[in-house]
Amino acid sequence: MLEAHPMSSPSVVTRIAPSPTGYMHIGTARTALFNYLFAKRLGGKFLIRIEDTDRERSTEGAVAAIFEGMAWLGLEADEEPIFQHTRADRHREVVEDMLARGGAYRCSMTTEELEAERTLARAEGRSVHSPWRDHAGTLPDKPFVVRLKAPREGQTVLRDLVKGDIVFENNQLDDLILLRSDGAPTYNLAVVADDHDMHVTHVIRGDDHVSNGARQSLIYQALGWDLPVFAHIPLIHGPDGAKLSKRHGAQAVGEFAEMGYLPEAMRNYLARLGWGHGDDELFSDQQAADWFDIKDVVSSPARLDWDKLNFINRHYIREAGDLRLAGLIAPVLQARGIPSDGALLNRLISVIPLIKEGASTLIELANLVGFALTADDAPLDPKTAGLLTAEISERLARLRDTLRDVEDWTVPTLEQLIRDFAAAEQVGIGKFGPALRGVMGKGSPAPDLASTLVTFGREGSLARLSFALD
RNA sequence: GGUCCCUUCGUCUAUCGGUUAGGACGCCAGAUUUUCAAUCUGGAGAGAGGGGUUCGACUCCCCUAGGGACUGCCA
Repeated sequence: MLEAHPMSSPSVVTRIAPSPTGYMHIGTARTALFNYLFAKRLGGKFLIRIEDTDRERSTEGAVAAIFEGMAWLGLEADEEPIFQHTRADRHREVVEDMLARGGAYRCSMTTEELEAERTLARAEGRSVHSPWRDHAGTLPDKPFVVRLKAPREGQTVLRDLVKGDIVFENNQLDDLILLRSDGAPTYNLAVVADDHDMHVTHVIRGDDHVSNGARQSLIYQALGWDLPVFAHIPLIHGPDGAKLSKRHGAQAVGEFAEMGYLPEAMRNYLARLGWGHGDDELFSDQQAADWFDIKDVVSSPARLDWDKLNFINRHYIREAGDLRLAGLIAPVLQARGIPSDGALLNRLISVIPLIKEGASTLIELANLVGFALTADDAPLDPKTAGLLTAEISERLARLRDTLRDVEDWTVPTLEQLIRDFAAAEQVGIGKFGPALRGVMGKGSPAPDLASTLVTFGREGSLARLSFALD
């Protein structure tokens, strides 16, 4: 549990409001993290709302992906999630209120009329106008939408914690649709109503929403509601600077998990992407929560850098307990056909400390552990077989004889023994080390020789030598 | 096209009118060395361009260029 900042103000409420249309984007994850950290820092609440007003596009699978992603990242909401579509009645009620106040109107433009007006407005450099805006009499018996009656003069200033004041000319903002012709609420209306009802105080979201910030401000005004504080954070781009997409390797939270990144590494990396606390690069969740401040969020978009992510992940793999790591890579190994039983886990726990320093991801860790999972009588790889010249085979046979008498089968003892053996043979370790490693690990990358021998134990090591030499 | 946002080493960033422009990742070199890594030491590497304001600009203003977002009865 993260401790609240001493200067906590219990009134702070933030939220993450993803739309379930496929998977959970890594940018959404970062936005969630910023909202989470900001709330924790100020002792406030962090909420989640699923923006599923588009019933056509929302799927259960996508909703599940969001919850899984959030859970994996360890970003727990302080209250039960809200599903926006369940609040449609309230949204309509809000629109009725706006209609009653004269802040909205019914518009019966046809698609064709709208299309024509749109091209005209574009040519004239103004927003779309509806002839129904000032329509006095009763509406014809035609389908209608409800539009916001937005001011056409003056300016709307969006006070943004990241970007400062952003000024919009009202004549550029159109009468956005609040209620569709089927009576369903639209995004901008639903967001305002829900944020208000959820008592959201700080709207921290991607800066693809800045113009929505202006539009939503107008809705707040029409409703006579207080505005939340807005903070629009820059998006995450791919390594080439373009919007992050499939071709950059990954964009869904689940993909990062599959690639073997640790959630704490993702949190650290994501926090550092667009936010900083001096020169601090590696920090704990508690430190992030203690330090996080929107004023330190940068205003330019950041690019995803796999090298740095790998570096940070390597750090956290080193920090992670061996038991936990064994549990995490067991399924990976299992998917490769290696039975995940107690024996495997035990073997993993003894091998992981030997090789974990070299792994940037859990996948790499699983690869590095491979040498220890081969059978004593597994065939030698061609490269190792090639190393076993008559001379080297004879030398390894002599080494085997020496090894037979070792009682203290530990790394220091074996290290010394190998050195002594090389000296006795009057050769460098390089003259037999690679072959020995190949014989032991069957060609898979293995750690230093002594550690490798310890991994297999005396019996196992001798068995492998005999298998190769006899 | 229009509106809005952004621009410091390759990348993430520090600086918030006066610094030899700092750190991290990556890169290069050296050390280590029984593979691959890892590790240690050292090094190269930046204020998009042009105008202002100022005693003094990376920092403030304007223009240009480049990048991005929005411009839906999607969210």
